[in-house]
Amino acid sequence: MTKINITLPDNSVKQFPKGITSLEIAGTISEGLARNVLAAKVNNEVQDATLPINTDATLQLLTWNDEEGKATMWHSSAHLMAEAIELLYPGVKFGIGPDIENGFYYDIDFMDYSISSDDFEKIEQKMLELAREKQTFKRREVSKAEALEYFTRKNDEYKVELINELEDGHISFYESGYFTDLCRGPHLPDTNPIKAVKLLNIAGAYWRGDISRKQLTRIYGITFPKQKELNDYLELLEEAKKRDHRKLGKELELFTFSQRVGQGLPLWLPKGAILRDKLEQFLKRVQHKAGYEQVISPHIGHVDLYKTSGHYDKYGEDSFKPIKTPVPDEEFFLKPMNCPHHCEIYRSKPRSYKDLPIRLAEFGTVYRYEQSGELHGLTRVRGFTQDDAHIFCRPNQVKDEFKGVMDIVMRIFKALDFENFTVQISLRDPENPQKYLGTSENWEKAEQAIIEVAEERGLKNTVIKYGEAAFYGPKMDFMVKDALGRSWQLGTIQVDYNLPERFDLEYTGSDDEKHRPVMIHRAPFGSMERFVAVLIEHCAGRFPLWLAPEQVIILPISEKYQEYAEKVLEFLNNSDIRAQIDDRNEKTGKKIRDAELSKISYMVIVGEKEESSQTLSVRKHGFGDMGTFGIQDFIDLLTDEIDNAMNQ
RNA sequence: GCCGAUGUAGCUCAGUUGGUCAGAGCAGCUGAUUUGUAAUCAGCGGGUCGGGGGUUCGAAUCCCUCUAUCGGCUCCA
Repeated sequence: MTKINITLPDNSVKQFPKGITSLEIAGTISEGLARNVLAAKVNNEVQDATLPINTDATLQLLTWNDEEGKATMWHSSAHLMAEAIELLYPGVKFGIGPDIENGFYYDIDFMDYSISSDDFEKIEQKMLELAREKQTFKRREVSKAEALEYFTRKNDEYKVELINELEDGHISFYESGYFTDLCRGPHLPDTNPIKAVKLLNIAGAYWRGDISRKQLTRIYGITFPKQKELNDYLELLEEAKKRDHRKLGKELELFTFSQRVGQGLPLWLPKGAILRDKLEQFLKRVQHKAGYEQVISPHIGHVDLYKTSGHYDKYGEDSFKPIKTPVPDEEFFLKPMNCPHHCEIYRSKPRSYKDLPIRLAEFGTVYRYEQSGELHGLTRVRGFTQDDAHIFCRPNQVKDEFKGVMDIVMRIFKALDFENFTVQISLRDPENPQKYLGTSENWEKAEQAIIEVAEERGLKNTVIKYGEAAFYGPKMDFMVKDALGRSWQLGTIQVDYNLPERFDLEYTGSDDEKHRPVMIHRAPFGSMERFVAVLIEHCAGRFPLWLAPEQVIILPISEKYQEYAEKVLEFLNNSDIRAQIDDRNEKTGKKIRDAELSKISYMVIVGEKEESSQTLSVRKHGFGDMGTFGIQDFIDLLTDEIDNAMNQ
């Protein structure tokens, strides 16, 4: 019998007969391992554990502890769900059903069945029932003709469409139980590991992501090898919901919406306004040091301004409609971007190469008519304020300026403890050049600049996405996830050779000739609204002291100590500490409870003891009693905490 | 915009199959209490049951429509 050499992850080499499967190898190591094997990585490629190995190979057995093992299980779970659904709703048609970061989904055309989340339990039960049958996943290579025939007979035009795009000779089917699916795999040996099933939500999803095609029903679900893990996961989801900025924003009185004001138009409440104001002050200071100048521009602009910039052609139809004036045919737009205004500021006087770079910054409020279904708390709104700036520079300054902006973004993320972000380099969609403005040459220059800077800075967690660029230039976007794992773009840096051309921007070079500056659009926070939303979720409403709307609350034991409380308040206020007195006729325990629930950073309790010794009893939110402090010592403690956070 | 779900006092939620179903807790107001590290007690006020239309003797409850919110899709200058 021919032997093959299998190299295991610990670099040990073992001999096995040719044709042995990964699962059988697992069995030779331990029975427990064999039970837990979900898939195998053979020569670095994930495949079915039941596939024979015919050559010398490296082998890694994948279990629930491996990302790829989980992915395999979830992909198989999608098949299991499809099988259950096919049995419960005969005649439905299937689109695609992949595994995703947390679980899986399947897009299904339910034909005439009407289905809602009320049906989940029935499907879950069926899935568990089928899983217990230990149905094996059998892979079968099929010819294109055979594949087409099978799904044509089944009347599933979605699968037929997919198969038509595949190359003959590279098509496989997987059979499990009563269900056969077109699938590349890999899959579990059998359905046995799927012990806990939860369908999570249901939604419409356009076939192939194309709005002009039929909307299928997408069902999301997740499975686990143990019921307890499912319970833990669901608990985690519940915890995450508590951090939702929409919930905390209401509870902590940071912002609100009003149907009467309008959808997607946030109202910042006093406490939220403090938070936002502190962030703006912080960034203004950072930018001032980095050579930025603040400018201010109006909220509307003449329609010609946006025709010049290209925004009118690109978004005119999908924006708020123009504002009319008493003058016939005169129209103004609510500004969707600050850049056209800033271009005009640049044009306000002749510029010399010695002036560049010019960095114009503005907290500019813009208005965009986002689709109603897109609006989402503070993360997606119709009126928002960008921490915008436009850098006008010479071509040879682009990279240094870009790096300077990256430093500001990093500085901010660090100050706020944002560690888990990804950097997305957003380039043109090579298939759709007509979506973009400007020459291919300029685009290449701009894209090249960003890619080079990213390389030179050695950024980790960088991904390149084609088709994600703005219509006038490529971007570097800083993406952060919210409490529920949804990814949002915060900071953005964009290199733009196009607008300077459209606005005919120039500077006089040392050669006394006219030259075209390059523009960098940038917003480290992105928008104040979205940034605050993510910040709220990031710290679960427990803001760092320098941002906390309420830093201190003074709790007099009874009204006898009101006078002393007021004296303490005056000291704190004089040191720029945001403090208030809780002079309600309540017991101290109640005042403490309320202060804790409001997530106020520090509680200061004053009574007989404190007044006579001119001290304070300090309690820290989420920590508890910190003991007695002199008034000045307490102020020093807070100002140190604030200074350290802002200067780190 | 599309698919699905939801919308009851300021907040969180009860309201069985349409028939005293307009409720509770918290918040608010009034009074008592003068309080020591996560809820003192008592009383009171507060809702066109998201808006509009319809079915019915009768609608918070059933139907239609609009609107907002939630979960996705699509979009995101």
